Amino acid sequence: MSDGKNYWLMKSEPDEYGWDDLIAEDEGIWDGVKNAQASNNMKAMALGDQIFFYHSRQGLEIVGIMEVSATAIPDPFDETGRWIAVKVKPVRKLDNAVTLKAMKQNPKLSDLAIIKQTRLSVAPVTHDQWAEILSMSASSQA
DNA sequence: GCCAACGTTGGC
DNA sequence: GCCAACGTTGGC
Repeated sequence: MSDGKNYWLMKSEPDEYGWDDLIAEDEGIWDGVKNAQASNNMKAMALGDQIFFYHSRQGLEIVGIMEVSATAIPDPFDETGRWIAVKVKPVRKLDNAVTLKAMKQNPKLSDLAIIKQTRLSVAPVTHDQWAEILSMSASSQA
């Protein structure tokens, strides 16, 4: 309906499935999400929506951008039929990964869902937050 | 329908 | 590896 894209952030432990794994596959399926809130966020995704790929547990940083290539498909590993998955394709790696630490220090990102609710693995990102994080990734911030 | 117990996630 | 936060489960 709306012509504007929506923005999201999804977490994965790089040990389990990291950015390099997505690159290797070229298209990845984002399954195994068994949390009502995260699942609802995935259901709200539209084709072409942009997603930050965040490495949790290890790295603790946004490493790249991907986009939705298939929406709300049944999770192939879920026997209950309750949960859905989406497919994603890599768009590009960020010039500089944006760390959780840096995001926490940025007052413009104080409302970021992953800061307020640590354990939410699929979270919406506002347009302003998206633009702010992109600008952080463009400036060298070691 | 409530709430204690338990399991999982993820930052530190 | 630890523990806090939070979701889910199950007994009542």
